[in-house]
Amino acid sequence: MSYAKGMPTEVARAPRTDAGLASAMRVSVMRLARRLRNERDASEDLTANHLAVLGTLSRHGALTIGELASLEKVQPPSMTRIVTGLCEKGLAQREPGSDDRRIVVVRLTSAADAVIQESRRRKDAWLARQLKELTPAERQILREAAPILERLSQA
Amino acid sequence: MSYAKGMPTEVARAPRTDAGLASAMRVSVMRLARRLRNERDASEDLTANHLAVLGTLSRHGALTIGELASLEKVQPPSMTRIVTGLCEKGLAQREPGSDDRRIVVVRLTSAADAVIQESRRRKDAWLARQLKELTPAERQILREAAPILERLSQA
DNA sequence: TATTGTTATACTCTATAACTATA
DNA sequence: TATAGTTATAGAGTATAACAATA
Repeated sequence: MSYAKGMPTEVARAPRTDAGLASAMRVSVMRLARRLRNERDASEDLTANHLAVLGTLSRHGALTIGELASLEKVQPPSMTRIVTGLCEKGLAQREPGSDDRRIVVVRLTSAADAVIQESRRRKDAWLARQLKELTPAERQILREAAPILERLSQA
Repeated sequence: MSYAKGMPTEVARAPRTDAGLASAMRVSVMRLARRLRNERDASEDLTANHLAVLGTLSRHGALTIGELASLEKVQPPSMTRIVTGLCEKGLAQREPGSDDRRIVVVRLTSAADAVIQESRRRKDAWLARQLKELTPAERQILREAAPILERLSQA
């Protein structure tokens, strides 16, 4: 979903009540996320799922198909497919589990590092430009808000 | 995509540099948006696109298929399909354009209002619960951050 | 001839169910 | 007998191309 520029918004001013805060946060967070997602889509050729799995493997190190499926909230057959795609692109490789040979450990290749770095750099670029337009006081508010948002997302 | 609870995060503390701020905001906003989206999916039977169109029509009033397709960033045939779904559910209705009879104006029915209200209420409920767990100071930070996030999303 | 919307068709992504292999 | 992953198949959702109606 997308919104045209200069359209009237529901979050023009700081919400005064706690009830209004939930609504204001939901609307503004969802809209900014859509904006960020669109920014990425224009510049990447990997699907959202491929990028998500790359990011997860980058943060956690090697994971099994089942662990990835659980983390990404897809079913195992879907993850099999996604991982196969990453392997075909040379960004990941399968290894049989050393103890239990039923499991498959997925590991990023060295080629993936460059892709991940570039992906993050591109996604940050648009946001960084926008942040420069803010006042130092506004940036300070966001600096304090970021860890709170993160905590909410983990709840 | 989703992340398990208690997992190490990249946004544990307030970022100190402007470069880090963009990255921290991107990660935390995208994760919170996913969390909010999942919260909705569990409680709604309408698809994301159906809800998005309902919300857009609610904000803008009646719109044509083409306008809706443009706003929602889908192709006209897809919007035809989505609108047909909404009409079958009794939430929207087609009207021929009065001047130009090629166009189709889509308008919400009165039944849609209740659905939209309920959808917003449910989505806010989870977030409102989480916000109660924060300190008053943290809520104040979010209260100031919300309009800034909204402004960024419109940029 | 151009534009708005619809229909026809194909492709992608996902899920469930059935299957293979290991434990 | 249970578990990890894969394969087979089907169901959404989307897009492009062709079409119908109107301007």
